[in-house]
Amino acid sequence: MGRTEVRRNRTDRARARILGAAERVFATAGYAGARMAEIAAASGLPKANLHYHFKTKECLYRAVLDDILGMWLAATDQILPDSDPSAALAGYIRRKMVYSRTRPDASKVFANEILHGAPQIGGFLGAELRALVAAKSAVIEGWIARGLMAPVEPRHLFFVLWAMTQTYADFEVQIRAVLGRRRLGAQDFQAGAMLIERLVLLGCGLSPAPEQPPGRTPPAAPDRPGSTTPRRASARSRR
Amino acid sequence: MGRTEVRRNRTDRARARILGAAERVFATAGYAGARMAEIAAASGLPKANLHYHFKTKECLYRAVLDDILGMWLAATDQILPDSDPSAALAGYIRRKMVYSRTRPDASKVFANEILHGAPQIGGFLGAELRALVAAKSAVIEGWIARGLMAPVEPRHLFFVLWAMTQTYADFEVQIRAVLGRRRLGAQDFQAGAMLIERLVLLGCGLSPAPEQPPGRTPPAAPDRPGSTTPRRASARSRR
DNA sequence: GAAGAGTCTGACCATATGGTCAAGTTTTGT
DNA sequence: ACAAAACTTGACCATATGGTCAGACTCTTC
Repeated sequence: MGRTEVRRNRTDRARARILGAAERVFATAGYAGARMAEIAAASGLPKANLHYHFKTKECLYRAVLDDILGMWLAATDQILPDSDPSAALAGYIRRKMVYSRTRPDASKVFANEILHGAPQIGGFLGAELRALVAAKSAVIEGWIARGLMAPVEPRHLFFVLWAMTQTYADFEVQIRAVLGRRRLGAQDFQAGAMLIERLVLLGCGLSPAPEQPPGRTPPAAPDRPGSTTPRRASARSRR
Repeated sequence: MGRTEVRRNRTDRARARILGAAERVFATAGYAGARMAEIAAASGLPKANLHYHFKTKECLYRAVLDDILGMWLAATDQILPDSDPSAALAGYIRRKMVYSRTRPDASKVFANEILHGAPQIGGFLGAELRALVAAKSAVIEGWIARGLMAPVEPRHLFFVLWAMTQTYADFEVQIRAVLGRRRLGAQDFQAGAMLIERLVLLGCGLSPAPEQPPGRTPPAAPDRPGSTTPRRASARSRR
């Protein structure tokens, strides 16, 4: 081991620290709104240090994005020709919901990037993502051809799946406001996931999903409306 | 007529020009990324003029947002206790899709605002929107109680409806990239709308939608573009 | 233990950007 | 017709922000 190992660890630790802070700041402020000074503060390092590890703000931003894209692609793993459509789709939905719950900042950074025309990852969208969707769409068309599910346009199915699951991360503030929650809880994601599963499976002519991890949740108990404190709702302005 | 009329027209024309340009710029750059100089250029007016009509960048931004919120609220008009659930939901979806196609910039500005924590319209979300959703949710719960549709959590139904329809405006770049289109066409929105209708109606235990305007269109081609002019909701702010 | 590469940091710039202002031009009121 | 109000505009600031740099500190190697 020795030198390289240790040195890489030191550098890597710093870089990870920075990337984490950057993801948080980019998520809440967007690329243009994020300040290097704020990222520096959030990571507990002096600003000049950021510029040592990442030449420019744009480089740092790209690094954050690259960290995110992998997960994006991985989520479709279970969509394979021999999978059971019902289980595969339900699994995909659950995975996406877990992702929205555990990595909301990543989702937001991604959303922000696309919302503003994907200036950085336009290439990724047109190449890797497009290819992935083409492949997975072929799988779904195979299922349809074999009569395993109703005919739906697979690509649009992905669009609305992404939209529904990611909205729980990206538009979290709106959902919180409407539900009157201080924070979204497991129950909220649970309720969302159940509805999405229902819409997708029934919409695809499938039966309501074979529970795959040994029966964890009772099929009822969505969530009670405005049970929690009536939220104060004045517009804070900051910007 | 005379004085007031003419004066208001001059000012209003300038303000409308500015608001239009601002919506475009805010949509593609976000609040922080938008430059007053760019908005000025896009509206064909000198920068100082913007500051005459809207004191600050934030005021201008709020004015753009206010212009948008009205439409948001109006879209649920047809969801009434005595409506046919199937027609009402299908109509809502179509209206939202038309909105995504005809006013994508408005949708993007709204999305951006929420994505970044709704610093300006947090109040709107917690008050007007929350109340509206509560009311419309009650309507849906009424339908459910009367056995007109399957039991689904109405609030989450709205969340995913918004997500699915607005994704065609907000994430347009991604959809274009995956579909390999230079621009999204009527066909694409058509395909999306059909899928969303299918998922929602079947998911709610409803039959695939009674066409509502008297047999105007063969079962394909439901959408008509800007049916009524999307009215400018007033509420100019200046401050 | 000294050389040297790698890592860290405070102090310092250049510039871009939101905002101002005073002097013009048009429109309105009488 | 003429003054006052409403509107327009080029030139001008103050400041915030991304980025730089020279020197300090730390670790590895011989």
